Amino acid sequence: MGPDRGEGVKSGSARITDVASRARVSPATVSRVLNGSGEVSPELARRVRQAVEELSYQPFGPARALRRQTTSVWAVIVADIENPFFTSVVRGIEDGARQRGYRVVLCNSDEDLAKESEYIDITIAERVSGVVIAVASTRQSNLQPLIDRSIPIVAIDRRPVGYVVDTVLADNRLAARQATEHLIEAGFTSIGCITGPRRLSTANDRLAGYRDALDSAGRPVIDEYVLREDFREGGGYEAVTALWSKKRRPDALVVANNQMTVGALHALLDLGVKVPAEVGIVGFDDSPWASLVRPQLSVVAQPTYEIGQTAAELLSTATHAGGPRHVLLSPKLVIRESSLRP
Amino acid sequence: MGPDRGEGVKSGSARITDVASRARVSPATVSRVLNGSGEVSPELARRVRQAVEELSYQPFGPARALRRQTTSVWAVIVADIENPFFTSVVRGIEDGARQRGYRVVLCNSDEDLAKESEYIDITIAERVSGVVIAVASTRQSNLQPLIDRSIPIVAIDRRPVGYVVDTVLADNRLAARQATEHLIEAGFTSIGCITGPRRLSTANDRLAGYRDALDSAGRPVIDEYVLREDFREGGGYEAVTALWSKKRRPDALVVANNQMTVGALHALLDLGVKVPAEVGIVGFDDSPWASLVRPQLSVVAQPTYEIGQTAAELLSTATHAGGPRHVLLSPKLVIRESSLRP
DNA sequence: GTGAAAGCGCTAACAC
DNA sequence: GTGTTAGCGCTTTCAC
Repeated sequence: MGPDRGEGVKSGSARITDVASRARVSPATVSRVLNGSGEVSPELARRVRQAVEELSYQPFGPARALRRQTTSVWAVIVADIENPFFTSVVRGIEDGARQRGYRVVLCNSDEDLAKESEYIDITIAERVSGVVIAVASTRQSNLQPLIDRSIPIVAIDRRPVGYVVDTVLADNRLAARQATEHLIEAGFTSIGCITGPRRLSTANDRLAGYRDALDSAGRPVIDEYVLREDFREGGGYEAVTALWSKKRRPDALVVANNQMTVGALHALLDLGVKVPAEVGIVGFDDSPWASLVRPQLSVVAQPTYEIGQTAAELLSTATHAGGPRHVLLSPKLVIRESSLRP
Repeated sequence: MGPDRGEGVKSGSARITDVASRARVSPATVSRVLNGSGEVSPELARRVRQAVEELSYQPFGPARALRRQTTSVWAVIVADIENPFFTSVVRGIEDGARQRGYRVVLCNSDEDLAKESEYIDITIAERVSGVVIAVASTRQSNLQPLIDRSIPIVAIDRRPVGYVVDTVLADNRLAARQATEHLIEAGFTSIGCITGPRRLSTANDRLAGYRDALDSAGRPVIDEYVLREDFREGGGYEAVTALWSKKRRPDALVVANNQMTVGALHALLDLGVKVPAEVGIVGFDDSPWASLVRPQLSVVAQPTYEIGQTAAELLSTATHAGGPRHVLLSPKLVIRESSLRP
């Protein structure tokens, strides 16, 4: 009798040779049928498909990757998987990838350069055929290992400095400018800005847009009204607390990140500062609850899903010819109550 | 000269034989050093490590997986990556996995049985060594392919029916019961429940808990106050709209899902129904903005991160001996304003 | 303690 | 059209 290798039994995993012998063909023919490479007679193809079915055969990924020296997998490395901005972008990437026959594995660098670097190594070791990345740091993230190995890269949300890579992001500078101009038009006179750390282009671009608006309006930028904190809820809380610990305070704020906006609102609530009566607010990124808070929150929305889709498109058409492509998508100002003087 | 195979150059990828020849040892020795298998003399080990460094060598994952017939990767299949509940759970799994030397790849089934099945197939093809899954359907999700291949499974949040697998979830029945009892104590007299589709144990368990509370209090369950909708924002909106299209309306609601809660609040806003004066609300899952909305939202919070960590622990200690392990974690009622009679 | 050699499952080059 | 065969990069006997 000998050991049962699992013919007809659903346990264990069939190999291509099992399928071949059951279909009375060679492994090569099985491979041809499964991959649509080369012509195979209908009869043999039928037998192969039947055997595949009967054995519930699935090609063994690693063996295939070893032979082909590549995979149809993309890695998506995001800085914070708990940030709804990124999860929405990921949805866009995912849908774009599926349409093009790629699978996506998602990695969370947690805004940590070490973790990021680890994931980049894994990405290389696994021979993924492309990487979409929101870098942990505009200047310090190390993309060189990917570039050395010619793995196509699309950077999203944050612009890596010193690398020639495709990028897809919202026009952050314009977004912050629009937010600030709106507050100026609404009649606020001393507008502050809470932005993120210097290591993130997003934070810097938004700060620049804020300055643009003040400059154009002939308003001075008051340094003590410009704060940098972590792009986290706590950062927004800290910033407002610091601002209100002083005598001179702004009468409006541009908060350059969604999670910071939540923190800022909490701090204002705790301090008993009325929005928008005492301070006007424009936040970043729209969310389902923005119109549920009181006052309803005005925001600059980014086209998250579209950023993801565009990234997928760029990655699928990556080439070494031509310069890098930079896509800048338009933000949208959503005016609600928090930015309107009563 | 011949073609440069990349000695010292950072392009291309070095193989184990490159490292071996540079270190003047055999591939076997390199492998032993890298994997800590077998004893290697300090001198050779040093040479190997130096060569690895110089060539920035990284073992090729697929080759290793082919040889070993397994990987140190877990797949996490969640039903909705845009739901903060799941992303928070994922963080817990991820941290637990890293501590134990596993990597995690995240897949989003999008509440879709076909996508889920596709990801399960991939999971098998890639020989991941474990799966954490929030099934798309309690009864219809097909875990058999994983079980046939003896791949350890931990189900989270939703209990698959008909499979012997470890599970980790919040005590949903108790959670809903607590929410309902709280509303009863707060003086509400006709309490409705908006829950999810029958295919999700989570929806059914929460409905059961709601009924438990009414039964214990000697209150009748009014069928027309019990609605099932999709566990999405739109579902909550629809449910409230339907409820308020009738003459007889509840004076309080238990909304059995976070996203539905947002939708329900929007609908009440649109209808001009005052919370909690006209209707009391308890939602599910806490969130950073719950205390920012007006009135502040009362919720039953689930220990999300802990669910993830526990799942990682179970997966890492999975064994075929002993029955399945079922971990039920305690929910926590967070009382704010939306559930208190004015 | 170290190296030689076989072989994991698959695909592609080549022979028929 | 189809089969035979070599070999992808690694780990693991086995022999020394």
